[in-house]
Order: sequence, then C-alpha cells, then structure tokens
Amino acid sequence: MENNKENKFERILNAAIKVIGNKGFHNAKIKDIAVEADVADGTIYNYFQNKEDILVTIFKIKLEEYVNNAKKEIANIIDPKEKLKVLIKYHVKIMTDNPDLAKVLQIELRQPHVELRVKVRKNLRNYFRVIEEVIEEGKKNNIFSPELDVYLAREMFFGTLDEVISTWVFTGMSRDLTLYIDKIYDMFLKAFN
Amino acid sequence: MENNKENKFERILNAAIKVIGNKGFHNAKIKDIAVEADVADGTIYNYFQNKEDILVTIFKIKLEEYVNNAKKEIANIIDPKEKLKVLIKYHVKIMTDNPDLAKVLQIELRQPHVELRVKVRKNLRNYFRVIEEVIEEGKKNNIFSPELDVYLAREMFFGTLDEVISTWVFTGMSRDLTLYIDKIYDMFLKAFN
Amino acid sequence: MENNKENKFERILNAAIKVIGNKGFHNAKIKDIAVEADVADGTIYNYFQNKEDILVTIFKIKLEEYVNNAKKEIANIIDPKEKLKVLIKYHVKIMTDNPDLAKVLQIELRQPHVELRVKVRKNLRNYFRVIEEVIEEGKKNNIFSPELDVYLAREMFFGTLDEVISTWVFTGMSRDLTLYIDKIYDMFLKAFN
Amino acid sequence: MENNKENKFERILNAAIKVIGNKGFHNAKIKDIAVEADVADGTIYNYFQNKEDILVTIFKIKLEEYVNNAKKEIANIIDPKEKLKVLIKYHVKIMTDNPDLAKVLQIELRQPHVELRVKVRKNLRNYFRVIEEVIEEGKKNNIFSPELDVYLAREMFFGTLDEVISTWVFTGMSRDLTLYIDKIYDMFLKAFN
DNA sequence: CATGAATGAGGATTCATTCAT
DNA sequence: CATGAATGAATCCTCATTCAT
Repeated sequence: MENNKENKFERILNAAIKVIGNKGFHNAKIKDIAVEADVADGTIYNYFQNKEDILVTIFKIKLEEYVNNAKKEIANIIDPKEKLKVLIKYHVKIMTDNPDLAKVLQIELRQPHVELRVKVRKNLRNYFRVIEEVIEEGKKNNIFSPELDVYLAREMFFGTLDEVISTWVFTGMSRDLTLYIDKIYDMFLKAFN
Repeated sequence: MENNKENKFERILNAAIKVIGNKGFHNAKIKDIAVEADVADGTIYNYFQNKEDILVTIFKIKLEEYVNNAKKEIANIIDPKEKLKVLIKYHVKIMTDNPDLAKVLQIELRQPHVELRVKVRKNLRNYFRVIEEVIEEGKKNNIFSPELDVYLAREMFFGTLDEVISTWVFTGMSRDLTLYIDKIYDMFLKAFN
Repeated sequence: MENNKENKFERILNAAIKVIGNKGFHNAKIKDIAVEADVADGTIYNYFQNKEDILVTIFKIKLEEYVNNAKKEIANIIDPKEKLKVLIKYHVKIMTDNPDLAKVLQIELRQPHVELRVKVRKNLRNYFRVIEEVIEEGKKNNIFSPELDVYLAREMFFGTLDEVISTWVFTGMSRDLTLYIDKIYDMFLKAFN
Repeated sequence: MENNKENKFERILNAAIKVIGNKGFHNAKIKDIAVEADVADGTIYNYFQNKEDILVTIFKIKLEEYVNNAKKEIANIIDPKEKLKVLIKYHVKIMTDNPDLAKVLQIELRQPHVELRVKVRKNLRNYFRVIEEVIEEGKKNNIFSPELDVYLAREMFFGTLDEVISTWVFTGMSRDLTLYIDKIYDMFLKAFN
C-alpha cells in the first residue's frame, strides 16, 4: 500500500519528466502525463497541487538526489583535481543516462516566470556550492591558482558542461560524451591554474 | 516623433523583445505586445505570420545584426587573442546593453518545440562559426595548443559567457560584468593553451 | 461520548445542514460534509443515495419533525388566534435556534432544478396545510373575515415570516426576533379581519 | 456599430436571464447562454468579467430599471394608498411579464455565497426604500397606523408579494395573478391600519 | 460497515487568429 | 494598411461517486 502510493508518485513524476522533457512544460498536457503514468487525470492532483508543482517537484527531488549522490561520489577522494574529474564524469553520466531529465533541467531552468524560477533555482544552488567547495579546496592546496575567482570558475565549470549537454541534447543525443571528459578536464585544469 | 517615425515593424519587434524577455514566449500575449507597440492586435499579423514567427524573426534579425557587428569589431585585429578579448567584450556589452534581448536569447534558445528550436538555433550557428574561426586561427598561429578541440573550446567560450550572463540576468542585473572580462579572458587563454 | 453515540446518520445529516447552510448546496462539497461529520467520504454513501438525497432528506426529516411539533404545540389550544400566535412563535423559535437549518430551508427552497424542487417543496405542503387549517377554522368561527382568501392569507403568513427570517439570516442574525412577534401577530390579525 | 455593441450586450444579458431563470445559476452553462444569445462562448467575456459578473449585472441593471420605473409609476400619485396599489400592480406585472427574470430574482436572491449576496442585495435595497417611503408617508398622513412598524410592514409587503410570485413561478405560472391584486391590497390596508 | 485513493466527465476561461469595416 | 470585436478550440482542474481493502 505504502509502496503502491510511493509507486504512483514516482510513476507520475517520471512520466512528467518524460513528457515535459520531450514537449516542454507548456506543451505538456496533464492528460499526456496521466496517460504516460497510466493513471487518471485527477489522480495527478492527489499527488501534486497543480501543474507547476510537478515541475518544481522534479527539480526539488531530482536535484536533491543529484547533489547527494555527487557528494557521495567525491566523499572519499582527497585530491581536489580528482574530485573535479569525478564531478564532470558524474554530471555527464547522469545527464546522458537520463536524457529526458537532462532536457527538463536544460529547458525549464530558464523559465522567466519569476516565482517559478526562484523555486527552481534554489535547488540548483546546492550543486553550485559543491562545485565551489572543491574549487576552494584546490585553491587552499595550491593546486589551483590563488588568484582564481571561485565564482567565475564555477560559472565556467557549470556553463561549459551545461552547454555541452545542451548541444548534445539538441542535436539528437547521438555523440558519446564520455569521450570528451578528459579533454574538458584538461581545459578546466589549465584554466584554473 | 522620432518614435512615431520608427516603422511599425521595428516597433513591434522591439515590443516583442521587451514582453517576451520579461514574460517568456508562452506567457507573452499578442495583446501585450500590441499594447507595448501601441498598435492593434491585428496589425501584428500584417508584419508577422504568427506568434512563432515573431520569435524566429527576433533571432534572425538580432543575431544577424550581432554576428555582422561582431565580425566588424574583429575585422581589423590581427592577434587571435585580441580578437577573443573583443568578442568577450562585445558579447558582454550587447547583452548588458539589451537585457530584454539577453533574456529572450537566454530563455528561448532552449525551446523544447523541435521545429521552432531548429529555426532558432540555425541563426546561432553563424556566431559559433565566428568563434570557431578565431580559435582555429589561434591554433594555426601556435597561440593556442595544437591539440585544442575547437568544438569544445567554443562550447566553453559560449557556455561560460552564456552562464555568466544568465546568472547576471536572473539575479537582477545589478553587478557590473565588465569587471569580469579580464578574468574570463585570462581563464580562456589558459584553457586554450 | 454523547456525540460519538449519536448515530452516523444524524451526524452526517447535521453536518450537511451546517455546511449546506453556510455554503449553499452547490458549493458544499461532499468532502466538507464528511470532514464536518468526521467520517470518510465514502461513508456518506452508505447512508444517502447521493448528494441530492442529502438535501431532500434534510427537508423530509426536518420539516416532518417541524410539522409534527407545530401540530403538538397547537393541539390543546382552542382559539384560532392563539394558535396563529403560537405558530408564529414556534416558526421564529425554530429558525433562530437553528440558523443553519434556517439557511438551508431559506436558500434551497428555491431550487431551480425542477425535479429536486418538487421533492423539496412537497414536504413544505404539510406545513402550509397546518397554517391553512388554522385560518379556515378562524373563518368558520367568525374570528377572521368570511371573505378572507385562505390561500392568500397563508401566503402572507408564510411569506412575511420567511422574509423576516431571511433578512435576519442575511444580516448577521444579530437582532432579537422575538421582539417582533407581537407586532407581526397584530398585523396578521388585522389583515385577516 | 455603437448600436450593435449595445445590442450584443443586451442579447447576452437577456439570454442569461432566460437560461439562468430556467436552469439556475449553477446549472446554466456559459455555452447555453452563448447559444441562446447566438454568440461564441468567448464573446461573452468581451462583455462580462466572468460568469458571476453576468448574474450581478442582471441584478444591477434590471433592478435599477425596475426601481426607476416604479418611482415613475407613483410619481404623480398623491394618495399613499393608491401608491401602494400601483406598486403591487407593478410588481406583479413586471414579474408575470418577465417570468424568466422573476425566476432569476426569486432563486438567486438567496445565494449563500457571501460576496455575491452582498452585491445582489445592495441593488434590492433601493426597492425597499421606495416601499418604505410610501409607508412612511401613509403614517404621516394618518392613513396608516402611527404605531405601524415601517420595517415590518415592508417585510410583509415584499415577503407576501415575493411568496405569491414564487408560488406562481414554481407551480407553472398558470394562474392569473392580477385577480389577486385587489385582495392583497385590501389585506395590506387592513394590516397597516 | 468504514475507508479514502482513484476515477474521468464536465466546464469556465484564455488567447491566437480572422476579417468586416 | 489599421483596427479590435468575434471566434471557438483547447486545457487545467474540480469533485461526486465507486470500490478494493
């Protein structure tokens, strides 16, 4: 029972990721999501307040999950450079493993709707913090330049990966992005030095 | 007067940039644009095929303008490094001078609607080509590493700037971005080396 | 305890009177009534056929009760005038003691839904009959004018009381209506003479 | 043009009176009103803010009209008794001439929805004032008892007529109500004496 | 009998687009 | 060309009712 309910929540959430990822928020109809989740339209409203709440929840749940796992991935690593590489790998892996989620994050991150963006962006900040902490650490250990601007470095880190994923998503997701990881890593290392 | 002489096409286009920039494409109503342009709803359809065409035209006209001017800016410069710096400056200048346009480009670049996105991205490619040519040139002149992946370098260039602008736009456009130009430039130089 | 022993049928019925009285039939949700009665939504359907049936039952049960008690009140009175006064008193007392019920009767008596109204009005006729019998009796005893139109007299009796209660209900139920009883009684006596 | 617009507003208003009168506010669908008025659904929203606004406007326009005409009817009459009779006649005439409007007034006057009722009741007060002024005048001229409670007299006047109309409406509108006018008038005269 | 999650039909409202003036 | 009233398709959400547990 508990399980079943959990199940339905996740089913709707994943259906929403798929549908919103493919059609975009505004073109994703509640009916589409309901059909994809194999529930009635009304059932969605037993789990979400309204359509917007679905989007916000996707960001909340999925980014939380992402950040927690990213933290775990680098937890036992000492070298900040190695941490950076793992973060790149993880970013690319998650996005290429979940292209629909990638699309939702790519696309709907840029909502102009103020309230919505605030809610959505809030969840992203935790990820930014993880990146910045690694960069800070690298600075302290003299691995990165003491003059490196942490904020800009993080923008470069996220911006570059985001753009690479974005291009990948918007060109049919055919390329194998793992091939670029080492090159991206090298560029970051040099840039941060 | 000056304002009245400005032809209607431009008035509508600029009104659309303002409204779409602030509300996003889907929340921008034709009526909003008409009011902003001080024309009747129907008049818009004498200049544009439909709502989508307005967005496509913004990208077409404004990116064309942008690319042409960017080309001019670097036309008389010989040093690829200097060209890179000018491109950064120009990118930042245009976006901070036209925040509404910046928002439209930022936001609607990630159109989920496939056909629309294809039309919109098409115009961006010319800008990408300009960047890539500068990088290529730098490689040839041994200013950038011969092993530099041009595609990735361009992704880093555009992705980083895009992210910096995006953060600026979405945090209230208060910061003075020109202060970052030199730092960003230095990071690119190192990364491309 | 006392409250818990009160059987569910009555709990639901009274909850319905409260909720429908405050929100009106169409704005009263089954869930509201269920919450007020402290039962599950589905439980209501073990005691009532459907939402409409609740309203019909309120009229049936409460008006039956009302008419029976009204009859008892005047059973041992001989003077038709005195009976009239008691009926006025009783009408005012019941309605002011049960403002939620008063609201339901006031409001839903005017159901536009034909079938529903027929069912609802049917129960009112017994009350009309009681009033008319007292007036008839008064005519026979030469206490009221032999030319008095019984139907109109009853309309005046009920219409006036209904309007007085209605105004009272819709102006916040602050006034003390018992102060008006004698005056209303006097006006009826004169009108019926 | 002006005329045409005026026309459409009235067409929708009258269609709404007809449909709401027959089905009640909650069962009257916007589509029903649109079909009856021979306009598109959306057109209604060019003239009214929303569904509720239609109802409120009916009360506002029609009661204003009613009160103005009622005032005119009694403007040249000196005898308060005669004024009372004319008011009765006029009330009955308007309601029997416009049974759909009568139903709307009868039925929707008792909405429990607080905000709605406030708006609706506000328009009724002007009619109450007219009645009360006539009764006041009758008291001053010693035609009605100096002890007559004006408020109660007005409640009786309106309540009785309202109930008579209500019964007429709810029993198929077959009876000829003009036959009752003299009798009602006589009862009021006696009651107010 | 009691529960409350699931259902899905139904409807008010929005808004891009048209076209008569 | 300009207008803006009219259109009507499209969709989010509500809520009475059911039924498996």
